[in-house]
Amino acid sequence: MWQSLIDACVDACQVLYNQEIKADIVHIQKTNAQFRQEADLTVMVFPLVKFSRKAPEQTAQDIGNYLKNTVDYVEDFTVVKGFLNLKIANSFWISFLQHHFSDTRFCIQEADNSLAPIIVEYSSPNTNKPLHLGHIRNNLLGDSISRILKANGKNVLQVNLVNDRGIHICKSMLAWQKWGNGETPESSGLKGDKLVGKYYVLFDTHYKQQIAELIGKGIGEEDAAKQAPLIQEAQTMLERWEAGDAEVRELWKRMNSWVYAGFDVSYASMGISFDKMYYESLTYLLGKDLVHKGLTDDIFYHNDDGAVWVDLTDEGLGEKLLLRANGTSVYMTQDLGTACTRYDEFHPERMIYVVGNEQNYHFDVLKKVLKKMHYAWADAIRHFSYGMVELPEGKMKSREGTVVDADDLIAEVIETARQTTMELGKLDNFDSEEALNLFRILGLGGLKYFILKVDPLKNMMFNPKESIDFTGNTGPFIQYTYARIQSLLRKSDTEIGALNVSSSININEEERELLHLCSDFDRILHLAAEELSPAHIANYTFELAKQYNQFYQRITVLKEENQELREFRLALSHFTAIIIKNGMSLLGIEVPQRM
RNA sequence: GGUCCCGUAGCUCAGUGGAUAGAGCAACAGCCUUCUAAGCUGUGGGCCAUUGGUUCGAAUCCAAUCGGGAUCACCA
Repeated sequence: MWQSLIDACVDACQVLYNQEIKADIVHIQKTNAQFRQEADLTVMVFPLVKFSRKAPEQTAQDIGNYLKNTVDYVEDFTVVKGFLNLKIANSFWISFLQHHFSDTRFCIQEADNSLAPIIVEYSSPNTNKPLHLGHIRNNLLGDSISRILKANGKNVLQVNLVNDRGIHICKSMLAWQKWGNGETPESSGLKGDKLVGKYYVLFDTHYKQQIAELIGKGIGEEDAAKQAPLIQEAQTMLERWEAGDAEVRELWKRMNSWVYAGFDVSYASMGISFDKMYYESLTYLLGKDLVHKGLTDDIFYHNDDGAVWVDLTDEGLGEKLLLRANGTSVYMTQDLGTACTRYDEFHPERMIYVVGNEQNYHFDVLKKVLKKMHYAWADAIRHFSYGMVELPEGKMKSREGTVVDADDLIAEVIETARQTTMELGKLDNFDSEEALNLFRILGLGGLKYFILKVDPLKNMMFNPKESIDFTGNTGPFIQYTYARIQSLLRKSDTEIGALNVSSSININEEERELLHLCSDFDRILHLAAEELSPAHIANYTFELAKQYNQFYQRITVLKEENQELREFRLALSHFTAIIIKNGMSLLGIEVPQRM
């Protein structure tokens, strides 16, 4: 509708003023609330004044008349200053509802898997500690943008690059060797990732003690950190790992397998999954050849000690190490390698990396280096840079125990959902399995919505108390609206397919507003994909639910005696429910039939 | 110090070139013998960090300043 109106305005300028104008100077927006009773859409005439060579009011009158006479769904118009307010005909809204109300996939496209894929990498956990709140934001964003892109017809490949090797992993391994007494998840009843995380913390505790002792002996802080026996042992262990030492590799495999079992549980509880897993232990050597090639092509250079560097001072990024003097890889080496490998394997349209904004510099460098190496596809790399999650007490620090554990948080929101539901006495006729499922749906819905409704780019404040609030702008509010509609439909005792939407209905303000919002879903879905922002979907879905509740509160559906009106309102309710369900699904949130 | 991001109601956040800047929470006042009150209605609450510029029009674009954060590792 918007596009055809824009075209009509372009035509109007041609016919009325004999002026050729570009479509993008025609600006149309939803009419402001204060004029809402008389209009639906507003055309901004200021940009057109220089073509009409008339006053804004006169221009608006001209174009208004033209639109009213030539566009069948423009019923009437009013002019307020330079704003041309258009009233959309009843028949348009009714026809819109007639065409779509039973379409359970309204605006949702099927993913076209013949297209070049969009690779979305997210999660990327370390295998030395459990997932925390920061990972939750990462996972939810990665999962949701994947869903949004698919709903826009894209072929999406969801991948996870697990950071399963390195000094941090050796720290847990070493601590377990020293103080673990053979403890296993089975023997201790601890979840695998929690068990390994415990030893990571234990390492750090002992390590700090050693540093303190060394400093007490008059050694400088920096030297103490390097000389502490524990860190040196860990370094040795890493070298043995890289050399393929059987004993170290065996321990590494064993402890990682515990972590993976733990992660599987966490991912499953969040409803997160991947099409393909990458492991750093298998990819960290990639990229060395690339660096050597860049060296022979004179794009990179050797330092005095033999390390390889790239000079990006022209790009304002300084100099960056690509390969250590001893020939081992650094983070950048590996990322160059995996990017290249992925490109060769999939020839993707885009490679999206869901990684926190603390790595902006890294990804700037990655792209610049690939460009320097003349890989045209460097532009296909998008760093989806999201903001940090902060707590009311300040930043999360794993070593200070101020992290919010992912499993604990999920358990907590589900428990809160249980308590709230019980207090409200909402569990009539629920069997225990159905009740547990409801608590899960509500708790997770609250958590996911709370995180996804915020613009990904921005840092967000995570207040545990607010995240489990179930009123207002929350997931459960939207879920409640859905359940309410389902209840209405159940009680109506009519088949959706049998509903007949009459063309002769006179729709009221609430219905018009609701239909207008429904028609906007298409635009929001495209916008969310373009900007990779689940927040647009979240905010839209909330608006829609809120509008439905107004409608519900003011207008009777089942008790409406006029059958045409009753069927119209049922169809509208059903249609709204479809969009709510699909919108929530794009956020990875389920909706309950009852609550 | 260089680079990048952010600054909107007491709090958490929308709005990114259009009309008198919105929502939720919190506070206060109403609405359930009536389709689910996890809801709805109303009241109060703002120098859109500051200053200048561009524009018919700026919270939105540009510049500077002030606050907050990130980053600038032979860590990943």
